[in-house]
Amino acid sequence: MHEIEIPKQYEPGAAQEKWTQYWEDHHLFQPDAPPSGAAHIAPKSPFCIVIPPPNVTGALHMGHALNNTLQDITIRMKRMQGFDALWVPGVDHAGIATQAVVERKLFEEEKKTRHDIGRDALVQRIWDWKEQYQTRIIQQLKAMGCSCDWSRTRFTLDEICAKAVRHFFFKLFERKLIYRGKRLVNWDTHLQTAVSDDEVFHEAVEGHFWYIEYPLAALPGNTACAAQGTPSVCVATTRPETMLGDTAVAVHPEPETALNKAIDDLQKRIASASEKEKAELQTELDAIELRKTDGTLDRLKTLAELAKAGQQVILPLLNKRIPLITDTWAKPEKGTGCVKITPAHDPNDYEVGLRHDLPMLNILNKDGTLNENAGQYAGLTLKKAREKVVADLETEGLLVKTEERIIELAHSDRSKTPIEPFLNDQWFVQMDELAQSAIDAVSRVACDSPSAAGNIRILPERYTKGYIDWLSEKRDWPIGRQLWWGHRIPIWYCEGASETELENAFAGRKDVIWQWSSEGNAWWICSQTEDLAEGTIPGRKLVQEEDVLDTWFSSALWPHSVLGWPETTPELAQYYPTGVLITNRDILTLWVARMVLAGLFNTGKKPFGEVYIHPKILDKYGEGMSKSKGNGIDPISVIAKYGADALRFALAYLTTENQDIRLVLDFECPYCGAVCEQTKKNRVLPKIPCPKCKKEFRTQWAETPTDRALPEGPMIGERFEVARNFCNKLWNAARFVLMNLSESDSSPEPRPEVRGSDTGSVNVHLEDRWILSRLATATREVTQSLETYHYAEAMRSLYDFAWDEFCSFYVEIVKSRLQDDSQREHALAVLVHVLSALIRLLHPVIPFVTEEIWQRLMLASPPAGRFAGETANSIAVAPYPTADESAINPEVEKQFAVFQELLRAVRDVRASRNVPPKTEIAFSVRCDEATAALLKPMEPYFLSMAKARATGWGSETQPSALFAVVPLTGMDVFVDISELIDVPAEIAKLEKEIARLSGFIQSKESKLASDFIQKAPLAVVEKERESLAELCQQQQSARDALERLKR
RNA sequence: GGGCGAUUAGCUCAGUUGGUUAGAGCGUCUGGUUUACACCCAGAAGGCCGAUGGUUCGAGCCCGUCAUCGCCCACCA
Repeated sequence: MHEIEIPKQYEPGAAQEKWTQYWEDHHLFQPDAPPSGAAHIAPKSPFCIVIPPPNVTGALHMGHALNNTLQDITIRMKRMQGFDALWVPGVDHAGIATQAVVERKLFEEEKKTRHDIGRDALVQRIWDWKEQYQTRIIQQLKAMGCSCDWSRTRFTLDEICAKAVRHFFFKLFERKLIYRGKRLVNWDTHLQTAVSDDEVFHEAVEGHFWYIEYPLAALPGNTACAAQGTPSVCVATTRPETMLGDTAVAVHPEPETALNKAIDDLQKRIASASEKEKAELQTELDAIELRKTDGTLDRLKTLAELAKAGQQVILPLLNKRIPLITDTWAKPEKGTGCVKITPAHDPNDYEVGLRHDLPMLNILNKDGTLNENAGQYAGLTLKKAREKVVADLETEGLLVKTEERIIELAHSDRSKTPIEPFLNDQWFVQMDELAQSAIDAVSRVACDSPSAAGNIRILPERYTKGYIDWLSEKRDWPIGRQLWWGHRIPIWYCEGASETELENAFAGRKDVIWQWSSEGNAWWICSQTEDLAEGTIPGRKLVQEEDVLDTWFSSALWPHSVLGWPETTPELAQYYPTGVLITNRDILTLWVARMVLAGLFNTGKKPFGEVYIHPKILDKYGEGMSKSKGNGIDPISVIAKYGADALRFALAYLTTENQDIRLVLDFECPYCGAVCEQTKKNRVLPKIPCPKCKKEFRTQWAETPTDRALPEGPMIGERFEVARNFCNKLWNAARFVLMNLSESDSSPEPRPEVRGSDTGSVNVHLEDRWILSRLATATREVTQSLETYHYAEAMRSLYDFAWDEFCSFYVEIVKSRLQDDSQREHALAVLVHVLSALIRLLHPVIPFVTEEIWQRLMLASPPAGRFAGETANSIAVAPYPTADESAINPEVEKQFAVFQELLRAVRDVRASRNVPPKTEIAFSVRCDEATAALLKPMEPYFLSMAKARATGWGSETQPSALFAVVPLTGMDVFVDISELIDVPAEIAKLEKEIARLSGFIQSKESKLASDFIQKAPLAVVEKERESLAELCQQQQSARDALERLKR
């Protein structure tokens, strides 16, 4: 027997490094490279996952850790189940986000803007950034144990993706689904680009509500109006500077009707509102009703008439005449009842402008200063212009009043600066048909009929509604971004050429198509693959569109582009459509919906069969993690402290169906080990002083060299600790088995094969059949849970089986058998069998520790690694266990439960009577003969597990007064504590027990005396009767014992 | 304004189609180095399942209302 060289504690660091390298060296995750000696494996069904490509803006955080853990669990399970499993990794160029990060850095460090260094230089810097973070991200994924095929790592801007983007664009253009037009866009004046609605967030800021008078213009032939008491129109606005772009003032055409309707609606709402809301609504209602009597309504009616008669108003400051119009957008119940119309700078006004054919007067330059249309205000920033406009209005006496007001102001998610609505040329994809195809491709919850069987399932199902609702709006997709980082739109403008010139220049080419622009001033030429040179058309100049495509345009193609589309690659044929997409909920529309429509459009097939939406990671305050809040956590710091397996297990364990994941994390002082609570204040700091030893340690935000030199305070969290402990528990169970194997004869004789259904052999004990039955049940549960993305349930099954059943019972029981030479080999065989299955079930979740155990197990017991004649040289490609249904035996489980109950009762007597741990006690059991026969063989286990010697079994068993009595289901336990008995204490215990039982008996008796027996199902009634009888029996036993003690 | 989710032990969370006396981990308390594991073992205490009304023989679970918290979407002159 040699020394045991297995450490008592699992050391994750070394194992992680070793097995990451091993897996890579053996190409285990590269499906087209046959694993050594596996060339003759039959063709397998494909199963592919494409990673939601993380943005190269920065390193991965806990949200990514969760996302990738779940993907890895699924793909590893599929691989072990014999699928041709492929997980494609990659990163996203994340257009605006990445450019914004790099531009911000450029400004912070060098005080330069992108215009200072130019397009090429900026793009180069972004590439450098991308290289740095892609490397970092891949490192992080590898550290987490992700089993991606790294040889296929894609980037949304690489050649393969670029080709797909060009083909997609070309195809859309060819079908006339792409157009360009002037649209009001969300303009980010800082980044100087349009951003989509989805890249905008609203934030409450303090602002003002200004009331401004617009004098009525004298109308030829109708000079009477001024005399009627309406010399001016008053409007209210939160953005007075936009008045410079006003091209009308509007009033409702039927002010009275509209006002009454508003009052009506409000009354209806009051009727159904809660008490608290009622008061507020009533105040609102009163204010509106007042308008009917205080002259407001009359004035609006007059103005409506004037508007219909062609009245004009004078736009103050610029002294321009603009029309007074009637439009239902002007609500009589709001503001002053009249509204200024600025079509080029307000989405609603834009609609009004279209309806009334108003001029769209743009007053803004792209950098957020005012242009020449703003007259004397040109060149000012919006902020300055606002101040001056307000001051000037005041001077002219046109500012009626000013109110304080909280305004929900739109901000750019990327630059965090306010958004300006801005009229700009924009490329769009027409969405109606595409959106409909993506709607039709999912199974609706309500009509999940067999006809929809081939459709995409979104899980949990409740997310389906959001997906469909969003698509149903069918809003056209603005795809142009005024950026330098991204796929450039493959359109070339050509002015002045005739169609014949184009036909000649591109004769015989199918990869170039053109349209006459909707603005009627140039040709739009779209090229599918080649960038067109300036002089392609003799005598004409081709100019490429400056804009790049929205990031989501390339991400939409991800599932088929990474597999080589538009080429018909073998990969595409084999792995597309992919199996499942695992992602988070905020990109269900932006990304998932677009992947579906793009996939259908390009390939005619849905990109994936299922979409699983996982929970969101929140911090201890229940807030989402984000870089700006500083509460994001680098998974590497958790891995360093607890190991990758612990990280993964903890996250999977928390992944329930409808609850977000709150991670409570704190710092650990690297000097004294004290817990330093993470607070909203200190979580953004580069270094923190320990509250106990006062020394400073660094955090993940440390940047300066001095801060970086400090030791890092790791993040600690209870959930990770629990998971780490679990890994260690598994490690030690394996250590126990391995130690016993090494002490054993290392004869090449294979151990007897273990079969759960094998009941004949004398070597097969109750506990063997029990653990095999439990293993089969656990296997079934885990597999089923994982296949339906119920990760937490799977983890619970695994945790409970491994700890409470395998370790606490089976391993403990088997210890005494291992000492008996006649039983040893068989017991070891069962141990190895169960351990092997257990680590294979766990491998998808905790790959490193299970591989470490696996490799050791193969050395100690080579047959353990052999399946159907094949040797699996890694657990990653060993077969995933299938439930041995024949082993599932409820009767055995019930019998074993009796043993457990009895053992627990004996242990309880020991603990509660303070029996010294080393003292052996005796006990006897009164039970029926069948139970006695069952339990008698287990006598040694009571001795080894509870230091209790059984002295008698059966119906004749009688206690003496010096015994502790515990009534159980169908039996009474008598524990001999004559040495230690405390009679009054025993009496008290028994009386308490009798009282407790009385309570139950009473409630059951009254239940059985009620309607219950007529209405409840017979089986339930019968069960209640039995249970009552049982309780009475137990109570009687307790009474008898009490009698004896009192005698 | 529309939608979604949550509320269960001191803390963090489970709880399958309604069916005995509601579970786990952490923390707390008691006792332990028993031939893997103190990152451990044995045991205990601890809950009016947010409030209220209903359906039912029976509700943590189903339905109505309310309260509190969180998230998403839309809108706000």
